Amino acid sequence: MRVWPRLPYIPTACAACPIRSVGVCRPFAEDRLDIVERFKSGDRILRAGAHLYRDGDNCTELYNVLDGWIVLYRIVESGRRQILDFALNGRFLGYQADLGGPMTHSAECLTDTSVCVFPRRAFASLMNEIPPLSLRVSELTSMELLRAHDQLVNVGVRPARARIAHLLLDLYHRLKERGFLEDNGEAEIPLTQNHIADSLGLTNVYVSQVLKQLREEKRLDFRNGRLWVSDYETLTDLIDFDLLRVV
Amino acid sequence: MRVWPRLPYIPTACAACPIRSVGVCRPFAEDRLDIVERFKSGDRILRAGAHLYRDGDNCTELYNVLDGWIVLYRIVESGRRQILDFALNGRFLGYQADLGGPMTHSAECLTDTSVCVFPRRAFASLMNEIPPLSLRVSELTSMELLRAHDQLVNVGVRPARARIAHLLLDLYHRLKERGFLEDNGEAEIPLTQNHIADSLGLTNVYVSQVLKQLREEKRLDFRNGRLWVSDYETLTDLIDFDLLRVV
DNA sequence: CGTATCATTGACGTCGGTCAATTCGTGTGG
DNA sequence: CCACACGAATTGACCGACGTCAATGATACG
Repeated sequence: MRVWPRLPYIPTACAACPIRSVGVCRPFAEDRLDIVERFKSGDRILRAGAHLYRDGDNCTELYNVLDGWIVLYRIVESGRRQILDFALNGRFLGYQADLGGPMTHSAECLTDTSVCVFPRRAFASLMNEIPPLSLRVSELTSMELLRAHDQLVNVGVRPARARIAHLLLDLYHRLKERGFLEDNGEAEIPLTQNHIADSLGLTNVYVSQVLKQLREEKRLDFRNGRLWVSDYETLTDLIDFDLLRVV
Repeated sequence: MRVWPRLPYIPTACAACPIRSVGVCRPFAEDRLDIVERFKSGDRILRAGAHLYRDGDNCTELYNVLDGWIVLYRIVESGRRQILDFALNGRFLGYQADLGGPMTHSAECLTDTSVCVFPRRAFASLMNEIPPLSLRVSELTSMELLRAHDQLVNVGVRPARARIAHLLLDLYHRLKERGFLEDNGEAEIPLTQNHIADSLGLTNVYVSQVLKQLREEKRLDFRNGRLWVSDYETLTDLIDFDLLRVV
């Protein structure tokens, strides 16, 4: 497992939480944060390669991603893996309709990662006590649904080139929105070609070939976990529509 | 457009609502249904082929599907269509994170359909007034998310045969759960082979060939909108895992 | 160094797409 | 009742995007 150099965010108090304005806690006003601080179980740092939870687990927690990359995936009996999404900071992980039931996918850290942990059992009642929180959860969930639909469209109807371009540009855009681009405009994306393949229903071999094409055409250059993008305008023929609706 | 013979459900009062126990209104006790009745805009019957809303619309309503089949899809610039899901009775349609924003997919009736209509603008505040309603919405949304993930896995990692078998068995199972199977155990499924193809990222031609195979092997027989299924046990090698988590 | 992971490259094979013709089924109108 | 239209399904010939297999490099780590 390659180790990515960036150090994870060090957890602090809710008042200084870096994702308060974008995460599930947005409904809590400054002077109501004590509710959250009493409720939360604490913060945690995980190393790259660690799992937050696995498909089938009876997970007892919920997670706010403070920093790091997490891959959500499922493995079918044939052994093939389908990556469902890549979670970045601000994502609320582990919520599902049946809070008592087993997880329906796995979540593995791609980088060192820090999360804020909520206890799972009490969460439904907290939602009932604090209506804006439920509202926020349903907002976030439907944003995830939108992302899932985007991915489904990508995998379902687009040829390999466009799929790859879409995935990379989506990630690029999300990092840009967060101000995570580097000074030279490149993006650090800690994925292997295998991740791209498993995300898009392709093979690593073919991904390698397509990436080489795109590189030679000077449109995208993804290598060693860094993405260089020529220009949105130049890429409009690659990506046949407007992606990038949810960050 | 082929017209499907079944007559749509005729709307009645909330107390007699056929989907109360499974839909978004589940949190409302018998004696609180007046809240919903004051809130709802009314019921509506749509003919097969009609659209509930289209991608990009600034829709002003939300819909509870009382009866009928509705296909949710998106069309990309290349002209190809990706079907996201088939909605049956009980489904709550139109909710998304940005209730003021444009719809992110289209919804077209496959059969004559009846829906219960909510006004869109006031819905967020109703959710805030009635915490269990928000909770219910987030439950339903995450069930949709689970379905989207299932579909993504299906399209991403399975060969055509298994995709088709999965889709049909999923539909079969959903109808069975609802008690919609016919006396002989067959299921009425108002899809064309084109729908199947657009749902799975295949072509109608290839779907036709695979259906023929399955028919000759006496495992599935889907023809003229009716599905006959040999037996779950016999099909376990077709469907390489446990589907059927959300109805 | 030896090992492991990741990426690259080439030869070859196939699953599923494209194109086009034909058939089938059903509803419609004379 | 037949002729026709139209969408849906079927079939066959052909093809290409993408997968499989296998060998080789590159890079990092203990």
